[in-house]
Amino acid sequence: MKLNYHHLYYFWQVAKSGHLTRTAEALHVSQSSLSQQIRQLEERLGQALFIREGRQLHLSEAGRLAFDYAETIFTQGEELSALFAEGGHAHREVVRVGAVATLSRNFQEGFVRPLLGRDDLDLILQSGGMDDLLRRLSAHKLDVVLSNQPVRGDSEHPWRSQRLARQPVSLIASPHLSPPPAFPNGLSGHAFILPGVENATRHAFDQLCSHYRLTPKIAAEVDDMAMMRLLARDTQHIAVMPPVVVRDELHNGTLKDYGALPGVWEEFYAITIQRRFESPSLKALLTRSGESLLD
Amino acid sequence: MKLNYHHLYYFWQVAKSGHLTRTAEALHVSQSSLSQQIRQLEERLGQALFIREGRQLHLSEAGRLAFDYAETIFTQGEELSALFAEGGHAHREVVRVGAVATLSRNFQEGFVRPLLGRDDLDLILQSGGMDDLLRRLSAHKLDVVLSNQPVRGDSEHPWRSQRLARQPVSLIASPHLSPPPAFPNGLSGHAFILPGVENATRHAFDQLCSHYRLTPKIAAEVDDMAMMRLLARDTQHIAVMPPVVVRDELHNGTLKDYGALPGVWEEFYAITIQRRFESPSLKALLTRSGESLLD
DNA sequence: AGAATCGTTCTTTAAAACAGAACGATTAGC
DNA sequence: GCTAATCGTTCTGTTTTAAAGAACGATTCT
Repeated sequence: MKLNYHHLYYFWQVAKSGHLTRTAEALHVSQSSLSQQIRQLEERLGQALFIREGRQLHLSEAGRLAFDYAETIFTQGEELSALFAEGGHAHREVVRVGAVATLSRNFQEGFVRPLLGRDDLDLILQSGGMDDLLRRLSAHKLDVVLSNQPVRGDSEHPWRSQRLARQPVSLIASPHLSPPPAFPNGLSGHAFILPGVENATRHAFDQLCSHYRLTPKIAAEVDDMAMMRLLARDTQHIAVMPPVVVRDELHNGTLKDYGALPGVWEEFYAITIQRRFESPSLKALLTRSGESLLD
Repeated sequence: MKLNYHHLYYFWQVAKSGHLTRTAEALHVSQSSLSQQIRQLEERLGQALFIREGRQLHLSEAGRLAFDYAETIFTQGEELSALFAEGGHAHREVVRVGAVATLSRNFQEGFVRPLLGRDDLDLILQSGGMDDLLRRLSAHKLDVVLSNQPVRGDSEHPWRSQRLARQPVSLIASPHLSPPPAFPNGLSGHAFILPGVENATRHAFDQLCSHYRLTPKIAAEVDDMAMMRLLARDTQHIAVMPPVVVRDELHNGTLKDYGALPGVWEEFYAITIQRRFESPSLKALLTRSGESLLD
């Protein structure tokens, strides 16, 4: 007892216009044919989709429900159809990467780097909030989502979180600080720029402080790594962040790395949907060793 | 030249399993039938969906693309089918309302009030960010979105913004302020709690200040109306907000209304998608006069 | 009242989906 | 390295399904 999509299509078309005869003309079929197949759909679903009032058709509540589904179904179908209609040429390989907007740009770039040189594929790189990206992943609008924390999948959302790399987290600040900060002692008088509380790195940092019975002064909490970089550069506070984010500044002496924090890591995850046919290029990206992502 | 959804369905099933013979058995059709119809789909689309290597089928790049679309299409279809399969009973009317999370709760309640008493329909009330809500509206997961600003629709997103109501915006603060604030003169020494800059009300307020050459001191910028209410109650600053939000506090004397601001309005919009069949209950909601929403 | 419009139903005809057999290619077993 | 088994494709005839046309009933307009 499967759903007949052609019947549903006719129903959708009639529901859109509201008129059976006009729709029949537009579709180049007889009204009788339309009428019968819609009736078959109703029998299949066990409920009336239209309420017949005189010679008018009104959507029933069940019909409204079905119409909503039909709308997304056939909108997708038309999109697909259009895609193949325009591009008579062979389709190029596409890899669509979503990245949490707060993620290090350096890392994102490192991840997609192997694809940049290739002119036989299209790379689509989108950033956004976690919810948004996961939704797009579920809707197959993305192939992979990069995040700094794993996601637990369930039966409804069979997400797979795979750790790509992790890197140490350091105390980063102006090179002219005096006294120079050091961990765990030698932090007094300094204030911190920290990742936001929902960040896993922040959690590890708080635990470390708790272990040493430290209560650091907090100057700012920042989600965005690019933002953190700016603040580290333009204030006299100590930023807790991976050195890779400020690689350039460390190199030219604008900032200084005052040492890694033991046991604190910034981690990177690739979130994908388990599927039968992975893009070979994507698969290659995900099976690389983590080291090459961070240099 | 329309897309054949039955062909697409077969393709989807085969792509999922990767095996033609097994899929044929599972679907209770012959492998020859499957093979032929997939080939017809490929001819229709003008490209090979499978790469035949020996006696194995691998998805081509075009196939991967088509598979993504098929996935959403038939997932929706199965959902629809399941919905009708379980609920042999008649479907009840459903109205799904999305509201921008920062919107006044009183207003939201006023909007849906006519539906609350009715036990012949289900009311679904969701809140979220504007982007998120509009996406759900486009996907037909919502019937209407309530917002404090209109949205410009385009051909791709045929949104319709309809103003439901507008109400004056007042200076709200503790009743014990001295000197009592007044507009436009008599504001010195006071600080303000204002809506965020992307808010239309804030824009109007800024213009008003600019007109009177005022540069008010800003104590806080708050998006959420519920939050603003708390701040107004618990500080000595002046909040710029509609009195209706703090109706209770005004009534019991916790807060005082120091007068409406000329030409500044908080506006409420209902955003819908133009469609042939509106839910009659929703239609009734949208055609009410604005007054009844705010009392 | 009468003509036109619209949706439904019944019957016949055209189109499709389907199954089975033959075929070619690949894989696995001996 | 040969043989048997497996798998997908192609060709044939058969069955099922969709479609068209005519007759009908109901509603709307003039």
